[in-house]
Amino acid sequence: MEVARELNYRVDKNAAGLRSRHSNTIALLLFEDSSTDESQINPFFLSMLGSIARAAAASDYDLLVSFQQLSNNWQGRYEASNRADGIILLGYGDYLNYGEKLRALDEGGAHYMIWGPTIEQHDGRSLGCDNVSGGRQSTEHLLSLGRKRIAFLGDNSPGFPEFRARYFGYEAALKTAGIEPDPSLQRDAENSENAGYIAVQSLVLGGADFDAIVTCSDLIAIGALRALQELGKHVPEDVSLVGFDDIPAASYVNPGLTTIRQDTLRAGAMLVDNLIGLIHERSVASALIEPRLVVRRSCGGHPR
Amino acid sequence: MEVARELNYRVDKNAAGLRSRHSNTIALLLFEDSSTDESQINPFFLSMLGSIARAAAASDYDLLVSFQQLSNNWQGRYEASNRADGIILLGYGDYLNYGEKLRALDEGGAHYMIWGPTIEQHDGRSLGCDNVSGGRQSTEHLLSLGRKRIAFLGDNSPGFPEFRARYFGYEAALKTAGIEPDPSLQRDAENSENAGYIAVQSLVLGGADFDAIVTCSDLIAIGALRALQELGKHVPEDVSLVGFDDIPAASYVNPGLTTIRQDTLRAGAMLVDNLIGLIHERSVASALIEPRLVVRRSCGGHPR
DNA sequence: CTGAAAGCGCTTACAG
DNA sequence: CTGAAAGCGCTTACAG
Repeated sequence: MEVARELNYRVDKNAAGLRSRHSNTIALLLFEDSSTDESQINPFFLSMLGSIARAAAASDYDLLVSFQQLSNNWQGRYEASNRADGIILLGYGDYLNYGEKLRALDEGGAHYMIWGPTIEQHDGRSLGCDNVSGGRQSTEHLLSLGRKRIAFLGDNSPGFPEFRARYFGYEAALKTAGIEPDPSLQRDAENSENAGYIAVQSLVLGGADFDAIVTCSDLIAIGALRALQELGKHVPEDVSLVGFDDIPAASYVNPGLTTIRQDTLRAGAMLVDNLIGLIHERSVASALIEPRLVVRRSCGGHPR
Repeated sequence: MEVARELNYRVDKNAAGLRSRHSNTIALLLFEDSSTDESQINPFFLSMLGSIARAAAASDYDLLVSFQQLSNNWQGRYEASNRADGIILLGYGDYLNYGEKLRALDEGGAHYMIWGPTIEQHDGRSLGCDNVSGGRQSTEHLLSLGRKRIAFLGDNSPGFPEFRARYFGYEAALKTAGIEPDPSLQRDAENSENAGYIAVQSLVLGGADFDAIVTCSDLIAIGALRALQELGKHVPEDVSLVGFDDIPAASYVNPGLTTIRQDTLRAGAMLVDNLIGLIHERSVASALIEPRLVVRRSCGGHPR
């Protein structure tokens, strides 16, 4: 050992991996919407990246990071070639497209964890925040402030199960309050400022009557805020606004954005822990992480 | 080839790496200031991470990402163990501490690129933005708006060569305008909102007379902005403010932050290209990337 | 140009 | 419990 230290000996990773059949490496695949421009990575996933990197390091795993298009052919690239022992999939995007890819991973016997939607057939291999609860919390907050005509921005189609679950929470909160959801107050929006901006324009220019907006992400909310302000609507006086995620930008905009905070630190740690469990063939359960309301100034009523 | 395709054959990375003595992998080490809290990663480096990931993928290299403390023992972990063919080092932090680490890398024959300061002894292995030019540009912008008493926030000691270079640019611009830099208008600040906040408090509470501030980063500027506003100073009416980096938050704060934009897309691509050059024993030159002024509302004079 | 052999540096399974 | 041997799956250098 002393001599080894003197000679600065290091175990050759390739040789060790070849013999022992594992690499002690996790591959993190980030899927970007093809719509977003190159330089802009979703800040929420960036925050997840940080906590995943920390969690992997804590478990002595190396982390391979790669940005992908969902359409790319990435299924075999990592585990089949023994580059990584397991894969973490991060990204919105149409989950219907995932089906085929996940089947390919399954067939290859790959170990993987998906962040986001709870997928029935992939029990234990998905982890997400409780989106229904998040949608309910933001809606209840607006209701508690006396708002009644609450719009919803986010694509609630089956291809976007996370946004859809948030919509279900919104719907449930309204119904509990005796309010029937009004479809004319819903607008599809993907996760971008621009989508939020356009959705609000469509709402206002379409003559919709609303006093609050629940959004599916802070990015959408920030775009919505900009549109509202340009159209002469005051936030929160005329319209209350709630985001989702609590990305750093949420606290920088004016007024500060009330939002639903996702615990990325916990999420990253659980993704890594569960994946390592799967790698070691332990049985692992899917789980939901509870998000929580963070009150700033965009809804009024509460001081910062 | 057909059979291989049918059987979904993949080359085993470990075996290939063992035999051919290279891994086609780059390790990206991000150094965090011990001072910043866990969850908050410098947004500028996060943006670099994105462009490095893209550039590595474009050159068919895998990217290993790791967050480190500068004090950790990371020198041998990557290249000596054949995990990676080369290393990219990203981070502020006291570069005086780097010396020893870099020597260890050199002794091990490692290939590496450092982002940031130009280090004489490591020609070709460092790449940075032209910080002197950046500091000069922001100061000249303020001078052109009629500002005369321009404060400077950022640690300008030798341990922080990037901030120091920005200070030199500030100094040069002032002298060219016939103004002698006033040391009582300079405050050390590390790269954080909190440091900017405290520095402005110290300036104002110390009775300093200033009508503009040049900062070494957007994070510092955002903290400074908050302090100014809390102390009843209007930006830009009473005090003009310039940031550095152009992180996403710069456009979210109110007023939008005029800043010096670093071209992270180009920087990431050049870091990767130069590193691959070093790996292939090609000779590579150090370079400076020219930053450019982005005008928003925090200096006044110019409309958004 | 083609094809078989050597060997990269480990870890594990096995013989003593 | 200890120590020597086998072999992981490639790529390269070499023989034909």
